[in-house]
Amino acid sequence: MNRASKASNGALLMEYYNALFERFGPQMWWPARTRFEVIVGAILTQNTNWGNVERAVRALRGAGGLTPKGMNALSVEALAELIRPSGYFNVKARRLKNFLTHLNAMHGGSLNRLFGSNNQERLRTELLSINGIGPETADSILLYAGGRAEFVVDAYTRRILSRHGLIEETSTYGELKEFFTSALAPDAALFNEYHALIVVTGKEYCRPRAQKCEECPLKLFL
DNA sequence: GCCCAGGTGTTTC
DNA sequence: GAAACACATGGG
Repeated sequence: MNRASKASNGALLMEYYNALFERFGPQMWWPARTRFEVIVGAILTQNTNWGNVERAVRALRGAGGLTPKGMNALSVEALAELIRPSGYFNVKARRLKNFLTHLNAMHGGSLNRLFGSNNQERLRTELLSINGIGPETADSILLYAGGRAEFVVDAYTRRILSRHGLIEETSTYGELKEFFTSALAPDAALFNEYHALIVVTGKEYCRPRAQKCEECPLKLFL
């Protein structure tokens, strides 16, 4: 992609951002009390409605499972039972344990030590090496728990951009991310708000078979 | 009943 | 590689 289109993508993407921010205002993401709760939520929300994740998080809180030490104390079976409302509970219980096993082995169980690294690319690779943490979960953890400028791409991002003819429906995660990061300054606060605004917009106006483009704040760009 | 939800890993061509 | 499939609950 040449410099001119990068610059115009940047201008367009900031127009999108401004339109969404004007409509919805600041989203104050991630909806969680602690960094660990962000990580737990990022795993539990994989292909799952956020309301179901909240039930699971409440159950975990009641069982003292919302700290690394507290969750370490739970068996994978007990953990699965607590997070049942979030769906895929057996898979996700293993994924949470995979993260803890890594944290314990590599960082003495300390999130401060995990996030203490000043090598962001290495940190991302490290998260991706954990079974059950893919690109969206890794970027969500880096952005919303770690405050790093990693743009988060999700199903809504793909749907909205492809419906605007800006990317192919079949674009990879990396291509979608590149579309934003090659055109925008690497600003964690901007990336934080931008992804959150895309999610609220998608929920409201851009369902797979129920698009309401006429009411969408982005209709002016179609 | 059917559709949808803030994906990821494994298996199989 | 890229399809196809497994994983599962709860709201609309």
